[in-house]
Amino acid sequence: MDKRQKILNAATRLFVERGFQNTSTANISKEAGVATGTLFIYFATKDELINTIYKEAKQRMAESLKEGFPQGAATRDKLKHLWTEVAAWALDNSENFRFMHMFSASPFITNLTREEVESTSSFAMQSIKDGMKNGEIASIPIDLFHSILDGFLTGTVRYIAANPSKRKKAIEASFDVFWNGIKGE
Amino acid sequence: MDKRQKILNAATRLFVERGFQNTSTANISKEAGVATGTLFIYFATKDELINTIYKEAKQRMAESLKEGFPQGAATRDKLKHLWTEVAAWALDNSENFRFMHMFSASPFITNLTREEVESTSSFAMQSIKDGMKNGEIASIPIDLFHSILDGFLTGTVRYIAANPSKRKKAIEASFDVFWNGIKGE
Amino acid sequence: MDKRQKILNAATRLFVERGFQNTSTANISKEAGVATGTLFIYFATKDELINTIYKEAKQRMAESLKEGFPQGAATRDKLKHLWTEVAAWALDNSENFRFMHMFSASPFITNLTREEVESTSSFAMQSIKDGMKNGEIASIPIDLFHSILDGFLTGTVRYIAANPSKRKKAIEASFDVFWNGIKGE
Amino acid sequence: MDKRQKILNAATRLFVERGFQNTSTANISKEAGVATGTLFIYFATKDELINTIYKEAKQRMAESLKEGFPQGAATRDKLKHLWTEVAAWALDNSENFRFMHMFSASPFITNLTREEVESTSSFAMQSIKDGMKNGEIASIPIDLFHSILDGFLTGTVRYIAANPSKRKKAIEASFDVFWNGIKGE
DNA sequence: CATGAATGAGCATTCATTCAT
DNA sequence: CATGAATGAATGCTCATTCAT
Repeated sequence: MDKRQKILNAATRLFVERGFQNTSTANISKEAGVATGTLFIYFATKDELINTIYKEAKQRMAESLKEGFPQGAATRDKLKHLWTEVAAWALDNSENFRFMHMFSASPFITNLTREEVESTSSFAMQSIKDGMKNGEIASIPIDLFHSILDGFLTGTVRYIAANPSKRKKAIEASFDVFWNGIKGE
Repeated sequence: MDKRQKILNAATRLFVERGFQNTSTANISKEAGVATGTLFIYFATKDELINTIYKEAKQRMAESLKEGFPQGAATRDKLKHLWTEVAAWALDNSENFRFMHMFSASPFITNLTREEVESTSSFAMQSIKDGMKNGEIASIPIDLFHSILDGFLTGTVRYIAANPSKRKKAIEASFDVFWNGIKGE
Repeated sequence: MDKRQKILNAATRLFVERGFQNTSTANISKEAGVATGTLFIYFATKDELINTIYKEAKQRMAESLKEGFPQGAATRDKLKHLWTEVAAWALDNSENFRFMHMFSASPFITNLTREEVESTSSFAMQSIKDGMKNGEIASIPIDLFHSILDGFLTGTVRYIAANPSKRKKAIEASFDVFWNGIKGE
Repeated sequence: MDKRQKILNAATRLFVERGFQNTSTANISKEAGVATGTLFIYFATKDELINTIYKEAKQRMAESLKEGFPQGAATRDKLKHLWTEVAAWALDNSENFRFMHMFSASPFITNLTREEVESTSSFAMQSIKDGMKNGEIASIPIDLFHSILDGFLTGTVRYIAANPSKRKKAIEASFDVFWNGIKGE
């Protein structure tokens, strides 16, 4: 693996384990097996490193959502697909997911990052808008919908992380709650 | 106001504004209008200060939830009460609420804190268990319920914070989604 | 006991146990059972406290040497008396003795202190000078004699502190070595 | 000269001049002409720095004692050699010697240090034991002997430091006192 | 005299970042 | 590109000392 990737991986691991402030760039370099100076060849600052991890994780997640997305299907099926995929991705990439959570709550997130990222999930948002238009789901402000969805998924994944054996059931159960709430009359 | 409280307020303000790591104890003391050493009379370490802010905020919120809680009412009304109160509290104490969010996602939270805090919302959890028993709401693992509720509320409040004018509407709308999802057959 | 004395005692105990730099005035006040400010009523600064402990200890030691000093006796008997008394005092006041040792090696000792103290043991020095004059002991520079004596006693006491059961024997043995070395032809 | 050595030298100088507690690591770095952080590359803590100075000084002294040590000679000659060498070393390295004195009386000395160091002077101790066995010197507890010797030398060196012009004479005089005391019947 | 909360200069140590090799 | 010794500003925390009560 190239050094850039080694640094990214080591940094993610350590940030999640010890938090941003308790992980020094020296820690990361050591964990990655490179010299302290090398980190700064690939990332101008520690902040840039952190933002990069976030952006790339979000991107990889978005890509995995797109795969097999049932474009023509009913809104319920589309949402179910997204639901399942997000949960799967979060559980299979728990370090990355936890990192994203930490990051969202931190003041690191720059406006630039926010914008770059939001576009990646636009295709999902489009499905929702379509569903609202044709009455398949209830009409509520799209931003509120987004926030609720985000909170919902985070809650579900956090639950599964603590109770891994109930993965399948929990995904179904929470989707049902979600769908019952969201669906049109 | 006493110095302890001044420090607590200044710290909350700065942490929310700049994050934990970008707020030095010297910054806090200055903002609070006390000497650098004074902070350490009331809080042994920076960590203890952070944990204290969290505990006290959570406590105040729990207290405001209890006021006017409709003990004998239907589960829906109880939940509606909680929903409205949490949202109100979060919006009227947005700094505290944002702090709690930051804190939950950080590695600062110690086990002690976690335990001390969890007991404060037990009365709400009891209502939910009761509702499940008598069929008013669907039966899903209580922990999952908790996680979903948490995510839901966070999402709602975050939305309202960004769109203050839609406060009333958003609270109603998100509760409807929640209730439709959660209610028994 | 009055507060001044309580502070002096507590300070001696803590200094010996933890060193000067690891003993704060707050530690001392607490150990003495007085308020932090009280210490500064009796001693203007920490340094003054330290110097006072030294002076008073040295004085008490000198007084105990004077008691029963055989003024008219042969130099050997005078020295033996001093020898025995110093050892006894050091062992019965080991905290004070250890303090004096620490103090001598530190940069705390001010010229003032040094002078005030040196006069206290002048009567012993006089005996030695007399002994040299009349040939009872060998003629070597008085300051060198003083230094040797000091080192000698310190060594003896340190040995006895580590081997308390051999107290009597050690005092005899070391005096013999000393006297054999020192005596005139 | 390498930076480690520069730091060691500067620290020794300042510690002797101003004491441990009145010498900050910043003082040392400045005196050594390096950045404040550099000190901590070579020494993890201030304590470690202090212990290192002691160990290395003691080692260098032991080495200089070994040079030209008259293995086969009479005990008196061996002791005279040690005596002369210690005095010479102490006077030529007065800063180091004074440091060792300060250090011995401080609570800095860790057990580790003590052990590591004691082995360095074992060859001298062996000579003494041998001398006692064959009656060349009086039979007294070896530890007491050690303590006396230590105190004796310290006293002598301190005297010479204060009276440099009398160096030769003082060494002879104090050794005579010592030898007359110590020698067998 | 006695108290102890408050002060703020000072300290040991850390760490993001640089740069000569 | 890669290294890692070196940098020095910044930080959390301590503590001798003061002073209003």
